[in-house]
Amino acid sequence: MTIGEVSAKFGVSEDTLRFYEKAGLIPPVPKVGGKRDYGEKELNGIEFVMCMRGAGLSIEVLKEYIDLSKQGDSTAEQRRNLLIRERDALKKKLDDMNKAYERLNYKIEVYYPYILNREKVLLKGEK
Amino acid sequence: MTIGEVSAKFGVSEDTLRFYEKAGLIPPVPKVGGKRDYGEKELNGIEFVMCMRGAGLSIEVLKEYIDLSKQGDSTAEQRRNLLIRERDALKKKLDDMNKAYERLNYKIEVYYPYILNREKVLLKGEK
DNA sequence: GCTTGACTTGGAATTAACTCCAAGTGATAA
DNA sequence: TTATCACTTGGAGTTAATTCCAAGTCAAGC
Repeated sequence: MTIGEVSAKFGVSEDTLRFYEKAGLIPPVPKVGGKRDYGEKELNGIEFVMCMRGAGLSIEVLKEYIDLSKQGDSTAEQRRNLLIRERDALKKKLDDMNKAYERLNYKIEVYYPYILNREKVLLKGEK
Repeated sequence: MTIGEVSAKFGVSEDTLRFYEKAGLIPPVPKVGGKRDYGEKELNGIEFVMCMRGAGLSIEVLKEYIDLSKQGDSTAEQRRNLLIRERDALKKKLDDMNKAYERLNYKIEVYYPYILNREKVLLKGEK
């Protein structure tokens, strides 16, 4: 799979894919005729990275996790602890975002309908 | 209330509070003897801004919303539409983040316990 | 009146995460 | 074999959101 195809598949720029590779978030992609040729392993890696980036995990943390993975089973507990930290931070963010979401919904569904209706009534000259 | 107290109350730096004010996210805070003196109106504004910033709304969007608010009821519908856009984007992000959250949880609760247990068994020399 | 220390200002510097660029290479089509 | 065109590289530039800084001001305690 070429970088262009991967870019389209995941909705991420080619520059970003090369950037992730250089940063060590994806193992070096094998080249065929000087061009990157993404295989299943690479695609799985990218999918994981994209998912975690979408959740707000930093590149630095992902790099740390991937470096530990490369060192084999002996780092499993360290990796698990890292994931626990990130999960807990994510949970907090989710809670905050849910609060904001509810608040936006209230404004959209209750506050503004009230304001807009009041306006309409006023325009019609009703009491 | 002084800027130091507000900073402590909301867990945000004084620099950021002045930055938000300069950016127009908070109405100009009245000064007493040259120092900012935050009242209820300002605190409410800050609370709203902090909540929305925590949900990922950009300063630019918040500024747009606040500028519309200043123009009075005639912009109510525009403001509602803006909030709908932001809410929908937020919803999408929440869905993505929930997926990542579940994935982290699986690794923490299922995958790593399996790996770690296997390790223990191997160390004990058991089958 | 003097010192202390928190506060003020405008503007420069930092940070993370891309995003863009110029110059060069390799494979395919005419 | 020459043109095309997607691809390559390392490095510079951009963006949003702070964060830091230097120089100056003000109020309170001694």
